[in-house]
Amino acid sequence: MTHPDDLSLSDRTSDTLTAAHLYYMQDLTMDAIARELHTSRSSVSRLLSQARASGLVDIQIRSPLDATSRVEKLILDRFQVTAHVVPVPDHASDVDRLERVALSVARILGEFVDSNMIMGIAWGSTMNAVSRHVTPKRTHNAQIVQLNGAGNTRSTGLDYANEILQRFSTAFGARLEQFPVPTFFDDPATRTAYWRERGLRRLLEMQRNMDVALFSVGSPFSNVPSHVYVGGYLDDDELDALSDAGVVGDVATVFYRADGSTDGIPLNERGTGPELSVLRRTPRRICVVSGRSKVDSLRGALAAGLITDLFIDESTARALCEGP
Amino acid sequence: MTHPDDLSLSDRTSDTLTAAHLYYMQDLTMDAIARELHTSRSSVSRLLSQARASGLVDIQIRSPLDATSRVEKLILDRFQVTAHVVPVPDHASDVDRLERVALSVARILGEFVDSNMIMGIAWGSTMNAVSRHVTPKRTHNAQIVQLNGAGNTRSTGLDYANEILQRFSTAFGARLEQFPVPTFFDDPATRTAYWRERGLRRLLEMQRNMDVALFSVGSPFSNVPSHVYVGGYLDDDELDALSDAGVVGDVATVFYRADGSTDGIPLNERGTGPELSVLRRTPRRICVVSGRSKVDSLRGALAAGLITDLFIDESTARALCEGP
DNA sequence: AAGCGGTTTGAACATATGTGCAAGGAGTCA
DNA sequence: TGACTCCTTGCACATATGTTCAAACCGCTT
Repeated sequence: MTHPDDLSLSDRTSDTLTAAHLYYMQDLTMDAIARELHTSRSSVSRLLSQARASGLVDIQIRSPLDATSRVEKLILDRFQVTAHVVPVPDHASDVDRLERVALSVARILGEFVDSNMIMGIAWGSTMNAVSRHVTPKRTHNAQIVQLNGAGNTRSTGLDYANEILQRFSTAFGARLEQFPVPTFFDDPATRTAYWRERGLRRLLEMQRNMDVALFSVGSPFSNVPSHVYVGGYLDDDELDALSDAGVVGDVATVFYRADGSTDGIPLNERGTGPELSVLRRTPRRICVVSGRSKVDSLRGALAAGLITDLFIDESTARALCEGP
Repeated sequence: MTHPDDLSLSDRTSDTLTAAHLYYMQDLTMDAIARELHTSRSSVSRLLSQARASGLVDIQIRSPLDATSRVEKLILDRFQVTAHVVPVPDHASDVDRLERVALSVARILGEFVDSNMIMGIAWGSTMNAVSRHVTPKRTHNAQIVQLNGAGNTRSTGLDYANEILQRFSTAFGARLEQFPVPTFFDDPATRTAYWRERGLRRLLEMQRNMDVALFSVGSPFSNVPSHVYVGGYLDDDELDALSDAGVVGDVATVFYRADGSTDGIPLNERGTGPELSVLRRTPRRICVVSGRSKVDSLRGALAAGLITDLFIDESTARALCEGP
């Protein structure tokens, strides 16, 4: 009595789709769906998981505009930045905090991504966490470009950064433009020379044309320093130099002071991150921050005008507002 | 140790929002959410239900374009209409069928509605079912206009139609323009006269400027006749006249033949539904159909070019395609 | 303050959903 | 063909979620 397949297609994807319809649009129980699909309840449960994980089912939360939290309004007023405050209980550990903010961002990121876009992405603990959860969204002709080099003296960084970017790339079906250089050159001249290479010029050109940039802020002199400060990318002398120059943080390994200035910070001459002016011309600049220890660095980034959209955990957001 | 409310707003709506975030964006269990919100698990369950019912949480299913079902493609090819086939098992009753299609439409309707729109809506069993499930979406300055009068000789129809339209109106926060006339006038001249009234002209003008029309098709001579054919709106003579004229169905009580023509059908001179030309100039014309008995009527509506988007249950869709 | 509808709450129960695991099936290779 | 791996399936159990119901609460009135 079942129907020929010429009219009802019956492969895996289509079952997933049907299950999603029945579950989310018609409120059937998994049990009922199992019967309609001639399979077991467990399988339906798995189909639905897959439907969610693969972005086939898209769950959004639309806060009525009049219900944006007070903190979000405050941040908009003071910094002209759209804040997305992620609720995290105050007693949560920094690891929890990061994980939960990352998960939220991963779920919503699709909103910012579309076909034909160029997306610049940095790397680090935060981007890593986001990448591990990002929900796929099918796009055409999208392009991801790595914002800064990832090699270090122990040369383990390449894989790390690459895995991260790769995850985004497959999630969005975007081409990936890697940046196969060390994070910092030893000699500024090498960088100058290298930047003249055709391949590199193409990449830098791409960065100048980004539609979206995704990054976190690094915070060097806190009790929880960021990946780049402990991963063997910088030696003690270099750290001292940063400290002397009054650096409070970095975005994609470009360092800045509390007031957002970058002039006369020697390490920037050798770094591979995008000039802040390049970042600033990007229409959408999404920054993900979690943990109070990043507040000072975040302030610097805000002062530098690097951010248009800020994802931040609740208590860090509060700390940001309560500050001087 | 809790925080003052000056930064974390704490009323009901905000709890709902937070719960939704924690559940849908951060994958916490309701139990964990209950702890963060200092309430019981049951309450969280209720908060989340409300979040879904109130459209705060928006669940969409995005079929990859290459996975549209064969039937949907077929319908697009043959009728130039975007079909949304609702999976319903073949053995389902007509009531089930209707209910499930209606639920699906109700969930997705928000997609078609936006601020500043004028929405024309018909009434009948199908619209009733949809209205009872429609998920709210906040809009500004939207306007709903009733497509056809609802009074009948027993004069019970007014309330019926009104309830339906009212539900849509509150769900979208739209102003409601009712159509306080009988479904059919006894004398065409009365209609002509009435249509010249200022209030009516405003309403008819609104219909001419609709952005979206939402309706089903009526099917008079099937074993499951539509509301208007059994609700006391038409007497036997009138039904005979329709039959004689070769009528196969109606949209908003405007009758048509199998080829989509309407000329020389006397009842149309006295009816209050919009001329089909008015319907046809509406950019988006959403038709909801369930049950095989509506196939012939649906064919007529398609022939008349009344539909741009068709929501239809699976086996009716198949019947539509298999036809002559 | 006591009394009264109407609403909200959480504990207890009833269902529904997620997952480890062993069995079965499909593909590959010798 | 048989031995092997890898993947999928459904059962049984562990969790998570939905719902009922009596108690607590709230806003009014007397």
